[in-house]
Amino acid sequence: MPKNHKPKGGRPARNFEPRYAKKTPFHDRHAPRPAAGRGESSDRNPRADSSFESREPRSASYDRRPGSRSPGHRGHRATESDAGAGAPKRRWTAQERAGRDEARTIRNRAESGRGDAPRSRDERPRFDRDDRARRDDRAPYGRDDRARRDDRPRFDRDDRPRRDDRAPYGRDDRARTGRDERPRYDRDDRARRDERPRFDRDARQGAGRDDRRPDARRDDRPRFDRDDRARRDDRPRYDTPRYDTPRYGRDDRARTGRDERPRYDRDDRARTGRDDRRSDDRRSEGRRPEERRDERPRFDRDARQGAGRDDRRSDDRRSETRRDDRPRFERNDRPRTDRPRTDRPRVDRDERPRRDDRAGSDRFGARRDDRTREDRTRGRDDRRAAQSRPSRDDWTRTPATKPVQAPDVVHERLEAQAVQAAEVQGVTFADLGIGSNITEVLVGMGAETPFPIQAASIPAALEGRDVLARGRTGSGKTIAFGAPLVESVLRSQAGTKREFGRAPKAIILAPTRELALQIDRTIQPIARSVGLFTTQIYGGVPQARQVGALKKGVDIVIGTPGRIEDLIQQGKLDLSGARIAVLDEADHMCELGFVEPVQRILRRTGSALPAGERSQKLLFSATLDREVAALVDEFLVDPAVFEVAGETQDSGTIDHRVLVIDHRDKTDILISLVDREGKTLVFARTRAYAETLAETFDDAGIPAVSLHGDLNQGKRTRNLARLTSGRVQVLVATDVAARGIHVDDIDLVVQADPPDEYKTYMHRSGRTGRAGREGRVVTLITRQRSRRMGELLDRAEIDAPFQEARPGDDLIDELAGRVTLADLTS
DNA sequence: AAAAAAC
Repeated sequence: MPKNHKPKGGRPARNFEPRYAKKTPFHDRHAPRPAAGRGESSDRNPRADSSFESREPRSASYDRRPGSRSPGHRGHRATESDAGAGAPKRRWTAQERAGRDEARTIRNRAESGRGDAPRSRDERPRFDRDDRARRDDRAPYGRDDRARRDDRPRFDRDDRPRRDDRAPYGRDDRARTGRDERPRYDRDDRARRDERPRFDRDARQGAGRDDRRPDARRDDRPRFDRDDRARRDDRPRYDTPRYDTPRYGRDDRARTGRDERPRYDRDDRARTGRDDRRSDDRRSEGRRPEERRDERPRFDRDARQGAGRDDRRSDDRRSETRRDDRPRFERNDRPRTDRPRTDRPRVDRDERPRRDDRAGSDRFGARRDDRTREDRTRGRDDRRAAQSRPSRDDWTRTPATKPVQAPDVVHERLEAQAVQAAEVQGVTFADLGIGSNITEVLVGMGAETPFPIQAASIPAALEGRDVLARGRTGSGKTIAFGAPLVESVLRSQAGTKREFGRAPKAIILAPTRELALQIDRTIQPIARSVGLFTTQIYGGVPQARQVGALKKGVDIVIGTPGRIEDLIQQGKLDLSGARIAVLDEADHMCELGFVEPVQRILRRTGSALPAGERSQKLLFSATLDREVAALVDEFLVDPAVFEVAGETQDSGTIDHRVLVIDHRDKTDILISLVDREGKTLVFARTRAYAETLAETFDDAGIPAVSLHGDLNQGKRTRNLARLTSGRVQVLVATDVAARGIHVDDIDLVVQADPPDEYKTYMHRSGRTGRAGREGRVVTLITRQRSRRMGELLDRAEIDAPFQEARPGDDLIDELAGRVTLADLTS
């Protein structure tokens, strides 16, 4: 401690003792009175304390500064005189203080045992980080600003102007902030980028990728020649540069790591985590492809096939892998026309019998076109019966088509009531029973009149009935359950005062954190308009704030199962008084591994309601089918079941296409598909591939970010926000983004890997064409996948042409929207 | 088989 700053006479020294002088509460045990402690002073002046107490270690001298006496100053520290009832303190209620205390308790517990001076310093970054992450989550509506604004005046000051300035895209701010705060990271990143070539750039610029320097490249890389030779033998066309170029870039990356500096690659990968600014920065640097190429002569195709991850586990393994795979790869490569891929047993087993089936048939045509849809449907039903695999048909159909009866209890109970779109003409939310405050908010959100699914489910939900509702993706399901939920909670609380620490009255479960956030973003303003509070409870972020909010009292909880169950078990979340439970994407929540936690949570909800009452359940999904039986049987009583007549996924505004491609062309084609104007969402099957693809696009000069479970929550949120805000046009995601995620103007969805399930197809494709907009879905498959893909589309009741494509084909330009048909014909 | 979901 700076001795020269010690207080001179007069005032009791303890008031000026630097905070870190007290190591633990134990050191306080002989203190005349506890008021000297750090926590105590905060109690007297919460504004000065705040979550940013981490900045306090500026010590006693700081506290004594004149400026610190001003309540508005961030360093303000109360004196005894304003411990009473200063103006700023009016905002602090017992509730608020308790919430803050809870958070502080947690923090302090974590700190105890550490030294004091270092403690405070350690604290700062950590807290900052938490804060930032949270801000990411709820930019648009300043959600929960109750807690934030009160707890952290300092932060608020910084944050507020920015939020005001750019309300809709506040989230990006955060990204930028984060970046500014961490220059080092940037530097690391840049360094690494230097080491990586940017070959794909060429490809991109050319659009046709015809501009390459084939000679130079081939000469440089003996290994590559081998591949090249093989290819040339088969298809002379491949000699053309455009194929080489993009692939080069991609493989280059993998190859480098494996052959030359394997370990570095590993680190590199982890560290980068695909950082955000990589692409911009990288592109802004000078490119010296040749030099880079020299550095990394080897070309390892396996890297690409191996889905990235396994390749770099260890050196041993790597070399093994390579030895095994190389010959195999050649085999693969060459016979691309006829030869069975004996080296891929897994695929073979699935595909061979099917290929036999359609021997002699046209590559794509016969499979789909030789039969009528009825024929196909019948075959499908038989197959399904055999496999007892659920399908959309099992649930209901529009009344026009009598559903094929399956011996399924659930099926009968789920007979749906089809809402005719025409029936809801002229109906308003007020007609449906929604109060004026909520209605106004809805209008403000652009929902002036209810969509059919909303018109159907709102009255039933307000009656207190259990509801099952199926509405096409983008048909307004969130409001369909959100508005009546808020209205119901409001009614149930009519006349009662909001109590501190009240238990939630409603719970909304979602399968992913992003979806939970998005739902809250919709519901929160609705709830706030009638004085109700929401909070999100999901994993991947610190619990403290969530717990703090619950302590204060929340009316509606929105979250994901894991953290919710966690907090229930910790006794920090009490759903026993919840009157309503909503499951969004209910069928997904019933899948293996998901359903058990959901069941446990639902068993807890409403368990303490007065005798005779039970909690109401609302289940929503675009693909609601009998998969929800596990929940319906246990939790729902006489549910009202709705769907919208004639509303299949295919009846929407989406243009579905299937591109049959050769596997080796995949990356080239993907690059040229995403190299376009407009937002593009690319789905990959695995996290590793999603990551790889995003890097590939980036390296090709197309800024792209990824979204998958290997990213931390901050990055996930940030990357999604980048697409939303338009700072990036391409997002590569796993199926974490398949359901529910709403980004206004995605006009192209590319499925780099075809989905395995028809439901997944429907949800993925539902990311575009939202609320009546136009959109296109392009699915890439290999030839041997066509049959399975056709079956999948049949199940989804989607008609999509299958078209062969090779890099550089006009078709790809057309699908990317770079040219129109008119351009081609003129 | 993968993805998601808690620490």
